[in-house]
Amino acid sequence: MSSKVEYNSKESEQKWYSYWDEHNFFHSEVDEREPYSIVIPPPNVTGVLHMGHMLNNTIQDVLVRRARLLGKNACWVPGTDHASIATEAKVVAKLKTEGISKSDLTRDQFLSHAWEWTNEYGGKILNQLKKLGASCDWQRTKFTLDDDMYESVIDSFINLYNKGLIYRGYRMVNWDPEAQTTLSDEEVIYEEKQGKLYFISYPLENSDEKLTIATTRPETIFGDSAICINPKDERFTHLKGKKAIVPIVGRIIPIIEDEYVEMEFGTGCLKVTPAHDENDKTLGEKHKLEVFDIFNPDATLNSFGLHYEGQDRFEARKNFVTELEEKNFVIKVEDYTNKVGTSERTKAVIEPRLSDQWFLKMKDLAKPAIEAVLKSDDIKLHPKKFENTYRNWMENIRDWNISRQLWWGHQIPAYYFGDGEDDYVIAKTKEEALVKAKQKSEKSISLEDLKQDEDVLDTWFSSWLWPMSVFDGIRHPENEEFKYYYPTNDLVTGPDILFFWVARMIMAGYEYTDKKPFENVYLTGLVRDKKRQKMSKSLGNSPDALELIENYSADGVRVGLLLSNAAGNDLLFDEALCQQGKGFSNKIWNAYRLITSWTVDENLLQPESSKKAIDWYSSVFQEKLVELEDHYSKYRISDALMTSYKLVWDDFCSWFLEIIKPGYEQPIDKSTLSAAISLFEDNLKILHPFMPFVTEEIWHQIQKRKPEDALTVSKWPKLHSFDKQIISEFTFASEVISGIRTIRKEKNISFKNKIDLVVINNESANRTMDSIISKMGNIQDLTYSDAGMEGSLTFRVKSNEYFIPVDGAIDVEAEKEKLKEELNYYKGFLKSVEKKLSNERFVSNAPEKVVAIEKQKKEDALAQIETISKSLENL
RNA sequence: GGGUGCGUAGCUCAGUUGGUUCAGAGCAUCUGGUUUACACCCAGAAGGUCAGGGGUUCGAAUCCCUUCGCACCCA
Repeated sequence: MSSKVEYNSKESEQKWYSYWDEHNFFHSEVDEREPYSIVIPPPNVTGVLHMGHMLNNTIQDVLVRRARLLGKNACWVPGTDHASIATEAKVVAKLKTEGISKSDLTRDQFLSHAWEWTNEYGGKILNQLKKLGASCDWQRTKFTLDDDMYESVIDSFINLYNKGLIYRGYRMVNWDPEAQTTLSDEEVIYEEKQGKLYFISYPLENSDEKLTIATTRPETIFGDSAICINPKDERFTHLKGKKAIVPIVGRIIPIIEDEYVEMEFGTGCLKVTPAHDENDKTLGEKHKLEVFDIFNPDATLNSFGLHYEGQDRFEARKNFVTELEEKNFVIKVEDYTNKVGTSERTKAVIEPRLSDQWFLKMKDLAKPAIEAVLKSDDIKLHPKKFENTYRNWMENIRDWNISRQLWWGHQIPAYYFGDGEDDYVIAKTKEEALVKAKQKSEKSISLEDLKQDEDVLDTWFSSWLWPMSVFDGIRHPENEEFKYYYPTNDLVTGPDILFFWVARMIMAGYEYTDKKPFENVYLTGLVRDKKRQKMSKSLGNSPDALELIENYSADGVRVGLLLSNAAGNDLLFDEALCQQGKGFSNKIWNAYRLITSWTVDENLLQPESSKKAIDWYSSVFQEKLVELEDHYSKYRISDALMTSYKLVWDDFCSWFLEIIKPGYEQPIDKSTLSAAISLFEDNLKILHPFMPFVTEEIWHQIQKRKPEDALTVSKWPKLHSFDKQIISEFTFASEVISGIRTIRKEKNISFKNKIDLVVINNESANRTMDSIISKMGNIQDLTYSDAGMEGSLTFRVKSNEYFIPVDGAIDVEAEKEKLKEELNYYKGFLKSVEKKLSNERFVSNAPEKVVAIEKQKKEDALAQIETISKSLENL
């Protein structure tokens, strides 16, 4: 035999991935078969594979490979997104190390650096996915900045603008001063931070009186335009209509009244800074206050900050407080914990800022998306529990700020031709814009007068089109591919981007096609370490994905990741699971080695035990196939894996192979071997989605096969009716064998010594499994009898009694003890059943079936008590 | 502050609309075993007042209330 003791994963992973690739098995074209399509959640183009990707793509691969085996036209579209902020930040950082500042570059110069970077690192992650075994259709690989994808995004912007869904607004946005761009609400992470609450005294105009306000951000005092009190607050009625003087600044500001002010919080006097707080802005508009924007884009103070101009906000806060203290404006300072918004990407503290931004109206877009997930069940979330989270967000949806003050991305197709608020047009090209601008302004304008919006669109504004745009469905909705592959079937992603991405894709899908973009959404858990911390590069707790594959093989890592991952539950990652996965592939490998090590004797008759074992395993396999079907239909991938794992390891290896295994260096009969191989091949098929490499390797070692007969494109085993009787007979027999083993262990009877077995068949059990009992129990003579035997060890399965005659003395007392214990158990059990049955309310209220079961239990218990008592007497 | 989910064996989790022989699995643990495919193995055992309390019911891990603890989402 050429097969090695240990399976060489590295060799076969490389070999089979190229083989599949070479024969184009993963490529899909429109044909008459039923399509099965998945679009990959596009990772960041310059990203590297991490645990989350591995989990999520393993699940997708399992689904796709199974669909392929089921004979569907499986199409898994891979690709990457441009990750505007993340990539731009990386490029800026890289340029910095070269002594280049972004502000020194033109847009085009910067973009060529960004493309250089993208071309260098781009797609790396896709190659890493190949190592994992991902069966993507690589010929369809997409990137959100590909020309066709770019055009789709621009077309969609124009389309939505023309529908009146996109508008320009002067709004309070989340400003990331480090990246110098706005962020959507979803990109802001609120963190609890220890801060201080400063109580500051404001003098009143023409009076010696003072009032006190409380603020966490004293540096915004430069932007104060009013003091607000609650009209119901009797402490301050005398302040009505008066004016206060802003400390240091000297600005005279009105004291206004509004019920918005909480009387209990702070001092009951609120300073109003409309440019730097959302609520203050609302107050400002209501009371027509002046707006003083005191910050530069990098969150340093501008000229409103007086002698603090140019200082960073936090530095200015410190210095300004010192000055206020020196000049006796500070009453007291308290410790205060508040939630501070920080940027998901740069971790910088978010600065609320007023600026012109593009917004997408969400309310109407949300309607069909709510309907589809929560009412019609057109789209199903797995697990279902995420529906509540989804509802919560969708029903309180706010308009989406889609502009980003960045260069890397899809530049907004707005062209300005003047300084007025409304002096712009939306157009696909500058030339088109010129025509529109002339019309709108009714003036003569030249191309040079037009200036395109500097900003790009939020990355999610391109990925929300992904299931459509990868099939060119935005630009050419009538194309064959789009009509065939869309709607896609399943989407697999993490719950952390349920709103960022999933919900928005659903909205886009209905808006553009009136159809769902996918039918099922499988939300995986987040991968955490053993301490329940989320795995991330910054924490340094994430193992290197490729190193894991190196150590445990791709199959091992896939199995390891799936093993303990119920849908939606976080996965506590432990390398030991990969070890378990590797162990499993080794087990399969050795089962293969065993089978192929046997030599056939053509004249040998098939032993009865082998025949029974084949019948039994064929039935068990069918039973498990039904179970698998059920697990898959509910997206319980880890359960499907566990079912397969136990079927192959326990039923096939530990039972079936042990039963049919010929004696040492003995040959096997032909029909048993060929049945064993065929059953083994069925095993390989159901294992293939989980462990594509080792199964394909063995598949080809079993016999030489043509490319079109490769496992990856073979057929999933067919469901057919099966013999349930034989399964329960086998289960009974296995309990008998287990009883024999227990006796052997207790009494130190080596397995090599043959023993006799005598049965009192009180159960009238079928004797068809006797050959298996004899073989697995290493029984010399198996005989039936009506009476017990003296000088025997005994055990019982249901009410059947088994005797193993042994030489020498039997510890009668110990045997008695054992029987008494059993007797007590059944007596107690009988008592509880009788109690139930004597309860009239139970008998009259419980369903007939349940009562019948209880009666049956009583009968069984009585029978047990009788046989045990008899045995006791015999002793 | 508002919302959602969770708490079952040492660990990670199943447990379908309340009802079959005193709650299951995998891993870990313990005991025994190896010249016979695999010690990445085989056979077996132990381990749980289903977070605490109360209620509904003939019957509750499952439904309701409440307390405690944890996680996530939103503001």
